[in-house]
Amino acid sequence: MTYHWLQAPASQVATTAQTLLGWTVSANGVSLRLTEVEAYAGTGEDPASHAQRGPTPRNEVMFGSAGNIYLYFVFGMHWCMNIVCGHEGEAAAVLLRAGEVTEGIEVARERRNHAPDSYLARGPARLVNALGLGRDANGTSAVDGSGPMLLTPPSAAIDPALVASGPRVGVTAAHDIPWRFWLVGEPSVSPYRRHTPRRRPTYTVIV
DNA sequence: AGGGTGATAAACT
DNA sequence: GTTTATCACCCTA
Repeated sequence: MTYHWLQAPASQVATTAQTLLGWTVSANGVSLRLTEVEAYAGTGEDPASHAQRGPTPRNEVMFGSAGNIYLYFVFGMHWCMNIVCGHEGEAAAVLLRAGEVTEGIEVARERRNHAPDSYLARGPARLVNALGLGRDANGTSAVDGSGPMLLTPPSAAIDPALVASGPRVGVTAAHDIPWRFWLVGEPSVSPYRRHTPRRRPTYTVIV
């Protein structure tokens, strides 16, 4: 299965991101309905994008086929997942930030150490955790059934009036670009936090 | 409700 | 050597 809208040009990734709201992702016995996403554009187009400076070993998946999964490792312990968008050779992706668990909630609770239900997939790393995904899934397809995850459409179209937007979470660059999209009123949507610059550890030499 | 902080590793300058 | 598309936990209210 291919979804033509996923292959819209990288410059339209914000629209693609909004389209993904309400879709279901299923992997390893857990399904969840996407409630919050963020768009990231390609080389030279988006200072906050991993692809801003061109291809590297980490981001090469972003330049591949739309519908593939780009997983990256952050802060030494977390995985975050994107759906690759745009034409082959362009880099654009949608970060999956939050979802509502619709199937396999017992499995998800187990994987998430029995956190409250609204926290099972609230935040990109928690979402990946709930789905039981990791390094192995990087570069696999989320649309043709050949990989561990499958993306499926909602039964009814999402009401555009329920879609809100704002600045992306945790990014230091491009605060003025409102490319975070979420469904209004969903308990699983992570609250916006301004990026707090981490005070780097300083040491005073005691004489 | 919200702010501060430690954990911990790869990518990048 | 510095930064990072985060989370859990602990603190003050």
